[in-house]
Amino acid sequence: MITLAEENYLKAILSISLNTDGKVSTNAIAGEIGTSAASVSDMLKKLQDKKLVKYEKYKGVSLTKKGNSFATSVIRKHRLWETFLVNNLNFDWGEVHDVAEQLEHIKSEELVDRLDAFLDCPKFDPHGEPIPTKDGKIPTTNTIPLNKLSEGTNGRVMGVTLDEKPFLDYLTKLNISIGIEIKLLEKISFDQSISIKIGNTKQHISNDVAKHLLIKTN
Amino acid sequence: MITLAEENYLKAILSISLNTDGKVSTNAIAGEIGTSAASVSDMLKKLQDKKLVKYEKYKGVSLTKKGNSFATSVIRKHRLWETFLVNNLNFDWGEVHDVAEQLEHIKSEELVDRLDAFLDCPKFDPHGEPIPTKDGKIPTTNTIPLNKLSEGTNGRVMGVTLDEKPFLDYLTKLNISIGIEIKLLEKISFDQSISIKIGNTKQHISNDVAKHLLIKTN
DNA sequence: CTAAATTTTTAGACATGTCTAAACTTTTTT
DNA sequence: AAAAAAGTTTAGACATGTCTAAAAATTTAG
Repeated sequence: MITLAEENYLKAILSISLNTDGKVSTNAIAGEIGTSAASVSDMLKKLQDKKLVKYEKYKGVSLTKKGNSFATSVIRKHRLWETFLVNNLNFDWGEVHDVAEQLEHIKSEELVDRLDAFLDCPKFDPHGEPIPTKDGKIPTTNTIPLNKLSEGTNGRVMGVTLDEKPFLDYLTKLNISIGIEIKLLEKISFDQSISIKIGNTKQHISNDVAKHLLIKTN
Repeated sequence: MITLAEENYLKAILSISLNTDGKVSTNAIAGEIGTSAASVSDMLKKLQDKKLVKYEKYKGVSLTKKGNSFATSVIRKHRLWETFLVNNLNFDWGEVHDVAEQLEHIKSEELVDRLDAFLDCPKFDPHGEPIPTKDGKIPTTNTIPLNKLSEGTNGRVMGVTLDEKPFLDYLTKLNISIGIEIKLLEKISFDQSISIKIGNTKQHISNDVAKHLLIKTN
Protein backbone atom coordinates (compact mmCIF):
# COMPACT_ATOMS: atom_id res chain seq x y z
CA MET A 1 0.00 0.00 0.00
CA ILE A 2 1.29 3.42 -0.93
CA THR A 3 0.99 6.16 1.68
CA LEU A 4 -0.10 9.77 1.32
CA ALA A 5 3.45 11.03 1.90
CA GLU A 6 4.84 8.66 -0.71
CA GLU A 7 2.27 9.83 -3.25
CA ASN A 8 3.31 13.42 -2.64
CA TYR A 9 6.96 12.59 -3.21
CA LEU A 10 6.21 10.75 -6.44
CA LYS A 11 4.07 13.63 -7.67
CA ALA A 12 6.83 16.12 -6.83
CA ILE A 13 9.44 14.04 -8.65
CA LEU A 14 7.24 13.81 -11.74
CA SER A 15 6.49 17.55 -11.63
CA ILE A 16 10.15 18.43 -11.47
CA SER A 17 11.25 15.98 -14.13
CA LEU A 18 8.71 17.44 -16.58
CA ASN A 19 10.48 20.79 -16.33
CA THR A 20 14.10 19.67 -16.20
CA ASP A 21 16.43 17.16 -17.84
CA GLY A 22 18.09 14.19 -16.20
CA LYS A 23 17.85 13.02 -12.64
CA VAL A 24 15.93 14.96 -9.98
CA SER A 25 17.97 16.34 -7.09
CA THR A 26 17.23 15.99 -3.39
CA ASN A 27 17.13 19.75 -2.90
CA ALA A 28 14.69 20.24 -5.76
CA ILE A 29 12.28 17.79 -4.13
CA ALA A 30 12.74 19.42 -0.73
CA GLY A 31 11.90 22.78 -2.32
CA GLU A 32 8.84 21.44 -4.13
CA ILE A 33 7.39 19.68 -1.09
CA GLY A 34 8.51 22.23 1.50
CA THR A 35 10.50 19.86 3.63
CA SER A 36 14.16 19.34 4.59
CA ALA A 37 16.76 17.65 2.40
CA ALA A 38 17.29 15.14 5.20
CA SER A 39 13.65 14.03 5.08
CA VAL A 40 13.89 13.66 1.33
CA SER A 41 16.95 11.43 1.64
CA ASP A 42 15.12 9.22 4.09
CA MET A 43 12.07 8.93 1.89
CA LEU A 44 14.04 8.22 -1.28
CA LYS A 45 15.46 5.13 0.38
CA LYS A 46 11.96 3.92 1.19
CA LEU A 47 10.69 4.60 -2.31
CA GLN A 48 13.70 2.74 -3.68
CA ASP A 49 12.87 -0.28 -1.49
CA LYS A 50 9.35 -0.24 -2.90
CA LYS A 51 10.70 -0.10 -6.46
CA LEU A 52 8.99 3.22 -7.10
CA VAL A 53 12.16 5.15 -7.93
CA LYS A 54 15.67 4.52 -9.17
CA TYR A 55 18.01 6.19 -6.72
CA GLU A 56 21.76 6.41 -6.32
CA LYS A 57 23.22 8.24 -3.36
CA TYR A 58 24.42 11.72 -4.31
CA LYS A 59 23.38 11.11 -7.94
CA GLY A 60 19.72 12.04 -7.94
CA VAL A 61 16.55 10.08 -8.54
CA SER A 62 14.16 9.11 -11.31
CA LEU A 63 10.80 7.37 -11.37
CA THR A 64 10.46 3.72 -12.32
CA LYS A 65 7.63 2.69 -14.61
CA LYS A 66 5.62 1.77 -11.52
CA GLY A 67 6.45 5.07 -9.77
CA ASN A 68 5.57 7.05 -12.87
CA SER A 69 2.26 5.28 -13.12
CA PHE A 70 1.33 6.15 -9.53
CA ALA A 71 2.46 9.76 -9.93
CA THR A 72 0.49 10.17 -13.13
CA SER A 73 -2.58 8.73 -11.47
CA VAL A 74 -2.33 11.26 -8.64
CA ILE A 75 -2.09 14.11 -11.16
CA ARG A 76 -5.07 12.68 -13.05
CA LYS A 77 -7.12 12.68 -9.85
CA HIS A 78 -5.99 16.17 -8.88
CA ARG A 79 -7.03 17.62 -12.23
CA LEU A 80 -10.33 15.76 -12.41
CA TRP A 81 -11.27 17.05 -8.96
CA GLU A 82 -10.26 20.59 -9.89
CA THR A 83 -12.52 20.32 -12.91
CA PHE A 84 -15.39 19.14 -10.74
CA LEU A 85 -14.84 21.92 -8.20
CA VAL A 86 -14.83 24.65 -10.85
CA ASN A 87 -17.47 23.28 -13.24
CA ASN A 88 -19.96 21.87 -10.76
CA LEU A 89 -19.36 23.52 -7.41
CA ASN A 90 -18.64 26.97 -8.87
CA PHE A 91 -15.28 27.43 -7.23
CA ASP A 92 -13.01 30.09 -8.66
CA TRP A 93 -9.92 28.70 -10.44
CA GLY A 94 -7.67 30.16 -7.75
CA GLU A 95 -9.49 28.46 -4.87
CA VAL A 96 -9.36 24.83 -5.88
CA HIS A 97 -5.74 23.83 -5.45
CA ASP A 98 -5.66 23.13 -1.71
CA VAL A 99 -8.86 21.12 -1.73
CA ALA A 100 -7.73 19.13 -4.77
CA GLU A 101 -4.46 18.38 -2.95
CA GLN A 102 -6.56 16.50 -0.41
CA LEU A 103 -9.03 14.90 -2.82
CA GLU A 104 -6.25 13.54 -5.06
CA HIS A 105 -5.36 11.01 -2.35
CA ILE A 106 -8.77 9.35 -2.09
CA LYS A 107 -8.28 5.70 -2.94
CA SER A 108 -10.96 4.25 -5.21
CA GLU A 109 -10.48 3.44 -8.84
CA GLU A 110 -14.23 3.17 -9.23
CA LEU A 111 -14.62 6.72 -7.93
CA VAL A 112 -12.12 8.14 -10.40
CA ASP A 113 -13.73 6.32 -13.32
CA ARG A 114 -17.19 7.53 -12.40
CA LEU A 115 -16.04 11.08 -11.73
CA ASP A 116 -14.33 11.10 -15.13
CA ALA A 117 -17.55 9.92 -16.80
CA PHE A 118 -19.64 12.42 -14.82
CA LEU A 119 -17.42 15.24 -16.11
CA ASP A 120 -17.60 13.88 -19.70
CA CYS A 121 -13.98 12.76 -19.77
CA PRO A 122 -12.40 16.23 -19.89
CA LYS A 123 -8.99 16.49 -21.58
CA PHE A 124 -7.92 19.67 -19.78
CA ASP A 125 -8.53 21.06 -16.32
CA PRO A 126 -9.71 24.60 -15.51
CA HIS A 127 -6.11 25.85 -15.77
CA GLY A 128 -5.72 24.31 -19.20
CA GLU A 129 -3.42 21.60 -17.89
CA PRO A 130 -3.80 18.19 -19.54
CA ILE A 131 -5.60 15.46 -17.61
CA PRO A 132 -3.84 12.09 -17.97
CA THR A 133 -6.13 9.33 -19.23
CA LYS A 134 -6.89 6.18 -17.25
CA ASP A 135 -4.02 4.41 -19.01
CA GLY A 136 -1.57 7.20 -18.21
CA LYS A 137 -1.43 9.04 -21.53
CA ILE A 138 -1.15 12.80 -21.29
CA PRO A 139 -3.03 14.84 -23.95
CA THR A 140 -0.69 17.14 -25.84
CA THR A 141 -1.16 20.58 -27.31
CA ASN A 142 0.97 22.58 -29.67
CA THR A 143 1.28 25.52 -27.35
CA ILE A 144 4.33 27.54 -26.36
CA PRO A 145 4.98 29.79 -23.37
CA LEU A 146 4.11 33.43 -24.06
CA ASN A 147 7.71 34.57 -23.42
CA LYS A 148 8.94 32.43 -26.35
CA LEU A 149 6.62 34.08 -28.89
CA SER A 150 8.05 36.65 -31.30
CA GLU A 151 6.85 40.24 -31.40
CA GLY A 152 3.66 40.88 -33.30
CA THR A 153 2.34 37.34 -32.93
CA ASN A 154 -1.33 36.67 -32.14
CA GLY A 155 -2.51 33.74 -30.08
CA ARG A 156 -4.95 32.33 -27.60
CA VAL A 157 -4.28 31.44 -23.95
CA MET A 158 -4.72 27.67 -23.67
CA GLY A 159 -3.39 27.10 -20.19
CA VAL A 160 -1.31 28.22 -17.25
CA THR A 161 1.51 26.19 -15.75
CA LEU A 162 1.31 27.51 -12.22
CA ASP A 163 -1.55 26.71 -9.87
CA GLU A 164 -1.14 29.26 -7.07
CA LYS A 165 -3.78 31.67 -5.89
CA PRO A 166 -1.70 34.90 -6.01
CA PHE A 167 -0.71 34.18 -9.61
CA LEU A 168 -4.23 33.27 -10.72
CA ASP A 169 -5.74 36.24 -8.93
CA TYR A 170 -3.29 38.51 -10.75
CA LEU A 171 -4.28 36.98 -14.09
CA THR A 172 -7.92 37.58 -13.30
CA LYS A 173 -7.10 41.19 -12.54
CA LEU A 174 -5.39 41.46 -15.93
CA ASN A 175 -8.49 39.93 -17.55
CA ILE A 176 -6.48 36.91 -18.61
CA SER A 177 -8.34 33.60 -18.64
CA ILE A 178 -8.34 30.36 -20.63
CA GLY A 179 -9.40 30.89 -24.23
CA ILE A 180 -8.72 34.62 -24.37
CA GLU A 181 -7.05 36.28 -27.40
CA ILE A 182 -3.66 37.81 -26.78
CA LYS A 183 -1.12 39.67 -28.94
CA LEU A 184 2.56 40.07 -28.10
CA LEU A 185 3.45 43.67 -28.86
CA GLU A 186 6.98 44.14 -27.59
CA LYS A 187 9.72 42.30 -25.68
CA ILE A 188 12.02 44.36 -23.48
CA SER A 189 15.49 42.83 -23.66
CA PHE A 190 16.63 44.46 -20.39
CA ASP A 191 14.39 42.36 -18.10
CA GLN A 192 12.54 40.11 -20.58
CA SER A 193 9.26 41.79 -19.64
CA ILE A 194 6.69 42.08 -22.41
CA SER A 195 3.86 44.25 -23.65
CA ILE A 196 0.69 42.52 -24.71
CA LYS A 197 -2.72 43.45 -26.03
CA ILE A 198 -5.81 41.83 -24.49
CA GLY A 199 -9.05 42.89 -26.09
CA ASN A 200 -8.37 46.54 -26.77
CA THR A 201 -6.20 47.09 -23.71
CA LYS A 202 -2.42 47.21 -23.67
CA GLN A 203 -0.75 45.58 -20.66
CA HIS A 204 2.80 45.09 -19.47
CA ILE A 205 3.83 41.92 -17.65
CA SER A 206 7.04 40.38 -16.32
CA ASN A 207 8.82 37.41 -17.82
CA ASP A 208 7.93 35.45 -14.67
CA VAL A 209 4.26 35.81 -15.52
CA ALA A 210 4.67 35.33 -19.27
CA LYS A 211 6.53 32.04 -18.98
CA HIS A 212 3.57 30.45 -17.21
CA LEU A 213 1.07 31.27 -19.97
CA LEU A 214 0.68 28.68 -22.71
CA ILE A 215 -0.27 30.16 -26.08
CA LYS A 216 -1.60 28.57 -29.23
CA THR A 217 -0.78 30.78 -32.16
CA ASN A 218 -3.35 31.48 -34.85
CA MET B 1 -5.77 20.98 14.32
CA ILE B 2 -7.76 17.79 14.64
CA THR B 3 -6.28 14.67 13.07
CA LEU B 4 -7.92 11.96 11.00
CA ALA B 5 -7.60 9.43 13.82
CA GLU B 6 -9.15 11.84 16.31
CA GLU B 7 -12.08 12.47 13.98
CA ASN B 8 -12.69 8.74 13.75
CA TYR B 9 -12.71 8.36 17.52
CA LEU B 10 -15.15 11.24 17.94
CA LYS B 11 -17.42 9.80 15.29
CA ALA B 12 -17.33 6.39 16.94
CA ILE B 13 -18.17 7.86 20.34
CA LEU B 14 -21.10 9.77 18.88
CA SER B 15 -22.34 6.69 17.01
CA ILE B 16 -22.28 4.57 20.13
CA SER B 17 -23.86 7.17 22.39
CA LEU B 18 -26.81 7.50 19.97
CA ASN B 19 -27.62 3.85 20.56
CA THR B 20 -26.87 3.53 24.26
CA ASP B 21 -27.40 5.41 27.50
CA GLY B 22 -24.75 6.96 29.70
CA LYS B 23 -21.01 7.02 29.20
CA VAL B 24 -19.33 5.18 26.36
CA SER B 25 -16.97 2.37 27.32
CA THR B 26 -13.42 1.81 26.09
CA ASN B 27 -14.26 -1.63 24.74
CA ALA B 28 -17.25 -0.34 22.80
CA ILE B 29 -15.03 2.17 21.04
CA ALA B 30 -12.38 -0.46 20.36
CA GLY B 31 -15.08 -2.66 18.82
CA GLU B 32 -16.50 0.13 16.69
CA ILE B 33 -13.12 1.29 15.35
CA GLY B 34 -11.51 -2.14 15.15
CA THR B 35 -8.56 -1.39 17.39
CA SER B 36 -7.28 -2.50 20.79
CA ALA B 37 -8.60 -1.23 24.10
CA ALA B 38 -5.09 -0.05 24.91
CA SER B 39 -5.03 2.24 21.89
CA VAL B 40 -8.41 3.63 22.87
CA SER B 41 -7.16 4.43 26.36
CA ASP B 42 -4.21 6.29 24.91
CA MET B 43 -6.37 8.27 22.54
CA LEU B 44 -8.98 9.18 25.15
CA LYS B 45 -6.26 10.91 27.14
CA LYS B 46 -5.30 12.95 24.10
CA LEU B 47 -8.91 13.86 23.33
CA GLN B 48 -9.34 14.86 26.96
CA ASP B 49 -6.31 17.17 26.72
CA LYS B 50 -7.86 18.80 23.67
CA LYS B 51 -11.17 19.28 25.51
CA LEU B 52 -13.01 17.14 23.00
CA VAL B 53 -14.26 14.56 25.52
CA LYS B 54 -14.97 14.25 29.20
CA TYR B 55 -13.12 11.22 30.44
CA GLU B 56 -12.56 9.60 33.79
CA LYS B 57 -10.35 6.54 34.09
CA TYR B 58 -12.38 3.33 34.28
CA LYS B 59 -15.63 5.34 34.14
CA GLY B 60 -16.15 5.81 30.43
CA VAL B 61 -16.24 8.84 28.19
CA SER B 62 -18.68 11.38 26.74
CA LEU B 63 -18.33 14.13 24.14
CA THR B 64 -17.98 17.76 25.13
CA LYS B 65 -19.92 20.35 23.17
CA LYS B 66 -16.84 20.93 21.06
CA GLY B 67 -16.29 17.20 20.52
CA ASN B 68 -19.93 16.69 19.61
CA SER B 69 -19.75 19.49 17.09
CA PHE B 70 -16.74 17.96 15.34
CA ALA B 71 -18.30 14.49 15.35
CA THR B 72 -21.56 15.80 13.93
CA SER B 73 -19.69 17.64 11.21
CA VAL B 74 -17.90 14.45 10.18
CA ILE B 75 -21.23 12.62 9.96
CA ARG B 76 -22.67 15.49 7.92
CA LYS B 77 -19.81 15.24 5.47
CA HIS B 78 -20.05 11.45 5.28
CA ARG B 79 -23.74 11.55 4.43
CA LEU B 80 -23.46 14.41 1.95
CA TRP B 81 -20.73 12.54 0.08
CA GLU B 82 -22.78 9.33 0.10
CA THR B 83 -25.64 11.29 -1.41
CA PHE B 84 -23.35 12.66 -4.12
CA LEU B 85 -21.93 9.23 -4.89
CA VAL B 86 -25.34 7.62 -5.28
CA ASN B 87 -27.26 10.49 -6.89
CA ASN B 88 -24.61 11.84 -9.21
CA LEU B 89 -22.01 9.14 -9.76
CA ASN B 90 -24.52 6.28 -9.89
CA PHE B 91 -22.95 4.20 -7.18
CA ASP B 92 -25.09 1.49 -5.63
CA TRP B 93 -26.09 2.18 -2.01
CA GLY B 94 -23.95 -0.71 -0.80
CA GLU B 95 -20.77 0.55 -2.48
CA VAL B 96 -20.43 4.04 -1.06
CA HIS B 97 -19.49 3.53 2.57
CA ASP B 98 -15.73 2.98 2.21
CA VAL B 99 -15.25 5.88 -0.17
CA ALA B 100 -17.34 8.18 2.03
CA GLU B 101 -15.17 7.14 5.00
CA GLN B 102 -12.28 8.77 3.18
CA LEU B 103 -14.12 11.78 1.78
CA GLU B 104 -15.57 12.70 5.18
CA HIS B 105 -12.10 13.80 6.32
CA ILE B 106 -11.49 16.39 3.59
CA LYS B 107 -10.97 19.70 5.33
CA SER B 108 -12.77 22.61 3.65
CA GLU B 109 -15.85 24.28 4.98
CA GLU B 110 -16.34 25.95 1.62
CA LEU B 111 -16.37 22.54 -0.06
CA VAL B 112 -19.04 21.16 2.27
CA ASP B 113 -21.24 24.23 1.84
CA ARG B 114 -20.99 24.09 -1.93
CA LEU B 115 -21.54 20.34 -2.06
CA ASP B 116 -24.62 20.77 0.11
CA ALA B 117 -25.97 23.44 -2.26
CA PHE B 118 -25.09 21.35 -5.33
CA LEU B 119 -27.15 18.48 -3.89
CA ASP B 120 -30.06 20.85 -3.02
CA CYS B 121 -29.53 20.60 0.74
CA PRO B 122 -30.74 17.01 1.16
CA LYS B 123 -32.20 16.10 4.57
CA PHE B 124 -31.57 12.36 4.27
CA ASP B 125 -28.85 10.29 2.66
CA PRO B 126 -29.38 7.30 0.32
CA HIS B 127 -29.85 5.03 3.35
CA GLY B 128 -32.51 7.31 4.78
CA GLU B 129 -30.22 8.50 7.55
CA PRO B 130 -30.58 12.16 8.52
CA ILE B 131 -27.94 14.63 7.36
CA PRO B 132 -27.02 17.09 10.11
CA THR B 133 -27.37 20.72 9.04
CA LYS B 134 -24.46 23.17 8.96
CA ASP B 135 -25.32 24.26 12.50
CA GLY B 136 -25.40 20.70 13.78
CA LYS B 137 -29.14 20.04 13.93
CA ILE B 138 -30.21 16.53 12.99
CA PRO B 139 -33.52 16.20 11.06
CA THR B 140 -35.95 13.93 12.84
CA THR B 141 -38.56 11.51 11.57
CA ASN B 142 -41.37 9.73 13.31
CA THR B 143 -40.21 6.29 12.31
CA ILE B 144 -39.84 3.14 14.34
CA PRO B 145 -37.79 -0.01 13.75
CA LEU B 146 -39.75 -2.71 11.93
CA ASN B 147 -39.37 -5.18 14.82
CA LYS B 148 -41.32 -2.81 17.12
CA LEU B 149 -44.38 -2.68 14.86
CA SER B 150 -47.43 -4.71 15.78
CA GLU B 151 -48.84 -7.47 13.57
CA GLY B 152 -51.02 -6.32 10.69
CA THR B 153 -49.51 -2.84 10.49
CA ASN B 154 -48.73 -1.19 7.14
CA GLY B 155 -45.85 1.21 6.63
CA ARG B 156 -43.16 2.53 4.37
CA VAL B 157 -39.40 1.96 4.67
CA MET B 158 -37.85 5.37 5.41
CA GLY B 159 -34.31 4.34 6.23
CA VAL B 160 -31.83 1.73 7.33
CA THR B 161 -29.58 2.07 10.36
CA LEU B 162 -26.73 -0.11 9.17
CA ASP B 163 -24.41 0.86 6.34
CA GLU B 164 -22.66 -2.39 5.46
CA LYS B 165 -22.54 -3.97 2.05
CA PRO B 166 -23.65 -7.52 3.01
CA PHE B 167 -26.72 -6.11 4.76
CA LEU B 168 -27.61 -3.74 1.93
CA ASP B 169 -27.06 -6.40 -0.71
CA TYR B 170 -29.43 -8.70 1.19
CA LEU B 171 -32.09 -5.97 1.30
CA THR B 172 -31.72 -5.47 -2.44
CA LYS B 173 -32.22 -9.21 -2.91
CA LEU B 174 -35.42 -8.98 -0.82
CA ASN B 175 -36.58 -6.05 -2.98
CA ILE B 176 -36.41 -3.75 0.01
CA SER B 177 -35.38 -0.17 -0.69
CA ILE B 178 -36.12 3.30 0.65
CA GLY B 179 -39.75 4.33 0.09
CA ILE B 180 -41.11 0.83 -0.41
CA GLU B 181 -44.43 -0.29 1.15
CA ILE B 182 -44.23 -3.03 3.74
CA LYS B 183 -46.77 -4.91 5.89
CA LEU B 184 -45.92 -6.79 9.05
CA LEU B 185 -47.83 -10.08 8.88
CA GLU B 186 -46.61 -12.12 11.83
CA LYS B 187 -44.07 -12.06 14.65
CA ILE B 188 -42.57 -15.34 15.78
CA SER B 189 -42.05 -15.15 19.52
CA PHE B 190 -39.48 -17.98 19.53
CA ASP B 191 -36.72 -16.03 17.73
CA GLN B 192 -38.37 -12.65 17.13
CA SER B 193 -38.23 -13.26 13.38
CA ILE B 194 -41.07 -11.78 11.33
CA SER B 195 -43.13 -12.34 8.21
CA ILE B 196 -43.69 -9.36 5.96
CA LYS B 197 -45.42 -8.58 2.70
CA ILE B 198 -43.60 -6.55 0.08
CA GLY B 199 -45.65 -5.89 -3.02
CA ASN B 200 -47.49 -9.18 -3.39
CA THR B 201 -44.69 -11.32 -2.04
CA LYS B 202 -44.50 -12.77 1.45
CA GLN B 203 -41.01 -12.81 2.99
CA HIS B 204 -39.55 -13.98 6.27
CA ILE B 205 -36.70 -12.08 7.93
CA SER B 206 -34.75 -12.25 11.18
CA ASN B 207 -35.03 -9.78 14.03
CA ASP B 208 -31.45 -8.71 13.30
CA VAL B 209 -32.55 -7.47 9.89
CA ALA B 210 -35.88 -6.04 11.05
CA LYS B 211 -34.38 -3.88 13.77
CA HIS B 212 -32.32 -1.97 11.19
CA LEU B 213 -35.31 -0.99 9.06
CA LEU B 214 -37.02 2.28 9.96
CA ILE B 215 -40.72 2.35 9.19
CA LYS B 216 -43.21 5.18 8.96
CA THR B 217 -46.68 3.84 9.54
CA ASN B 218 -49.59 4.93 7.34
C1' DC C 1 44.36 20.61 -8.63
C1' DT C 2 43.68 21.85 -4.13
C1' DA C 3 40.40 24.64 -1.26
C1' DA C 4 36.01 26.48 -0.51
C1' DA C 5 31.20 26.19 -1.19
C1' DT C 6 27.32 23.54 -1.96
C1' DT C 7 24.69 19.50 -1.80
C1' DT C 8 23.49 15.31 0.24
C1' DT C 9 23.48 11.81 3.68
C1' DT C 10 23.72 9.98 8.38
C1' DA C 11 22.84 10.13 13.32
C1' DG C 12 19.89 10.94 16.85
C1' DA C 13 15.66 12.87 18.44
C1' DC C 14 10.67 13.62 18.48
C1' DA C 15 5.39 13.24 17.55
C1' DT C 16 1.59 10.30 16.24
C1' DG C 17 -0.80 6.24 16.52
C1' DT C 18 -0.56 1.53 16.87
C1' DC C 19 0.44 -3.07 19.23
C1' DT C 20 1.15 -6.97 23.08
C1' DA C 21 1.77 -8.23 27.70
C1' DA C 22 1.32 -7.19 32.32
C1' DA C 23 -0.82 -4.71 36.04
C1' DC C 24 -4.63 -2.69 37.97
C1' DT C 25 -9.95 -1.63 38.73
C1' DT C 26 -14.48 -2.84 38.65
C1' DT C 27 -18.15 -6.08 38.29
C1' DT C 28 -20.07 -10.55 38.75
C1' DT C 29 -20.45 -14.94 40.81
C1' DT C 30 -20.67 -18.08 44.40
C1' DA D 1 -17.35 -10.75 51.09
C1' DA D 2 -13.79 -13.10 48.96
C1' DA D 3 -12.66 -15.15 44.47
C1' DA D 4 -13.11 -15.16 39.65
C1' DA D 5 -14.08 -12.82 35.49
C1' DA D 6 -14.31 -8.91 32.76
C1' DG D 7 -12.87 -4.51 31.54
C1' DT D 8 -9.34 -0.89 31.52
C1' DT D 9 -4.92 1.22 31.92
C1' DT D 10 0.14 1.35 31.93
C1' DA D 11 4.65 0.03 30.20
C1' DG D 12 7.48 -0.74 26.61
C1' DA D 13 8.02 -1.49 21.79
C1' DC D 14 7.48 -0.42 16.87
C1' DA D 15 6.42 2.03 12.22
C1' DT D 16 5.98 6.33 9.79
C1' DG D 17 7.48 10.69 8.76
C1' DT D 18 9.47 14.64 10.33
C1' DC D 19 13.35 17.66 12.26
C1' DT D 20 18.34 19.69 13.46
C1' DA D 21 23.15 19.18 13.62
C1' DA D 22 27.12 17.06 12.01
C1' DA D 23 29.63 14.32 8.64
C1' DA D 24 30.59 13.05 3.97
C1' DA D 25 30.55 13.59 -1.01
C1' DT D 26 30.38 16.43 -4.99
C1' DT D 27 30.83 20.58 -7.50
C1' DT D 28 32.76 25.09 -8.24
C1' DA D 29 36.48 28.46 -7.98
C1' DG D 30 40.88 30.25 -7.56
